[in-house]
Amino acid sequence: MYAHTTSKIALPSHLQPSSLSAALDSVPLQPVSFFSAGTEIYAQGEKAGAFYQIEFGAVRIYRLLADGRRQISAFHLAGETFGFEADTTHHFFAEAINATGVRVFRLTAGADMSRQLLPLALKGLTRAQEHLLVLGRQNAIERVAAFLVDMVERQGGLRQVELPMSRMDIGDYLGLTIETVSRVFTRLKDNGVIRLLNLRSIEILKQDVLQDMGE
Amino acid sequence: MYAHTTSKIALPSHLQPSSLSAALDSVPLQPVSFFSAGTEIYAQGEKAGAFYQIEFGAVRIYRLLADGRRQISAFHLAGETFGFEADTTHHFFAEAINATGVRVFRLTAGADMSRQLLPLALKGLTRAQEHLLVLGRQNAIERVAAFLVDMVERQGGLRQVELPMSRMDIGDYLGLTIETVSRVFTRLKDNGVIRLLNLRSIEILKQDVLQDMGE
DNA sequence: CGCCTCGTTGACTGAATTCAAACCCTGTGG
DNA sequence: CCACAGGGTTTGAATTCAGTCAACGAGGCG
Repeated sequence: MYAHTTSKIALPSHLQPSSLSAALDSVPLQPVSFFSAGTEIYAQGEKAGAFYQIEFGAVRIYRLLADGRRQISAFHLAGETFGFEADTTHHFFAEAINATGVRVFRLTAGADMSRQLLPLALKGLTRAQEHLLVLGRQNAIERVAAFLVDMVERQGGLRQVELPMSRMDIGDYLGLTIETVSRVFTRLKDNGVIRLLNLRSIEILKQDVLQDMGE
Repeated sequence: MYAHTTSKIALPSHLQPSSLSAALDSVPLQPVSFFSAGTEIYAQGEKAGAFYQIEFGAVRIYRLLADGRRQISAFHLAGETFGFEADTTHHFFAEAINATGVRVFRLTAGADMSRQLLPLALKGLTRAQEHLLVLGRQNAIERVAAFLVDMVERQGGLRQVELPMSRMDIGDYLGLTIETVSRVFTRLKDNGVIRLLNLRSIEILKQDVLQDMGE
């Protein structure tokens, strides 16, 4: 696994440490580890004991069934934090989607981080529960719309959105096949809701329509 | 809303405060509030600021879409804790499924409960993320099997399982219709995997088969 | 006893998957 | 500079699993 270390990097304004991450301001700054595209950050069953803040890049958190079916439970973008566990072992896999830099905060035996971690855990819990509604009760168009709206919001509400992940990743996040994801993108394009600039970046033409679709 | 107060009640052994709840041992014991079947404990949008431990009964946590579609994100049984929020407002609804007694722990401005709440939040996060796999990637039989296995485990691994909730609730938890839930129960019955003692209690005849189905 | 809700069963429909083929970026090497 | 891979993506046709609509059955409560 490719991973080495460097110093702090400047981030665009909307990627600056958020109110959530601000909770970690009191913690001594850690060096940055690099992960190239597709490399594992941790695996299910591995011993846990750290959490991770993304400096740049994107990460997918997922689980597998025995026959290879995969469910991505979350994407994490620059500025976000992930990796804390209820147990002493990881219950999920974490992989870099693209070249990614993460700050690793090791949990030392003595120090109590619960005050910093609780708001992050609660935010994650709310997000997961909201995603349950999407997977349990929304159809393909609504799922993709909800995903795009979420990506827009997390990238500062700009018209143009970068999708760091493949169609396969999007499908495995939304509980759909790549074909269905592709067909929905085409449908949104034909209806003038979005415009595909290239495979990984789209322009939102009708934000309101998208918003309504994703509820 | 029907809710009044009484003193502590004895619980069967497998419903005794678990290791999780044990974290609350240091907190002064609160009186018990009663909620009759179908009554609201809190609503989405309401001001949060407490958490709840179930003495007896069962609770559903859910969200609604504008057109009435409902997704139950979690069931909580006796001994379990719920209701903490990332925000100062509730993002979900909580309702008593049956006659239910809950101990309400109000979060006071000064006291810091993060040490007690973090493990509960992390456990909830793991459960929610595992449920995402069920909703995103498993078919109807697998979903019901996973649900039954979960209920068995939470009721101490006994052969006989009580289902405090209706088929509608199960459907809204598993992202299925009541008809599909009913058909799957019938299929499991016909295959000799379970036996329906009555509508709300089933006997597990082939635990291993069920386990494999739910992955 | 009879109502009324909840659950089951059946026939049909439809949205998403599966299987298969074509297309198109993006990087590589001639 | 252009041809050529090769992966990822799109499109099409056929299939299937769960949903919908509708009728029937069973259990619980007044």
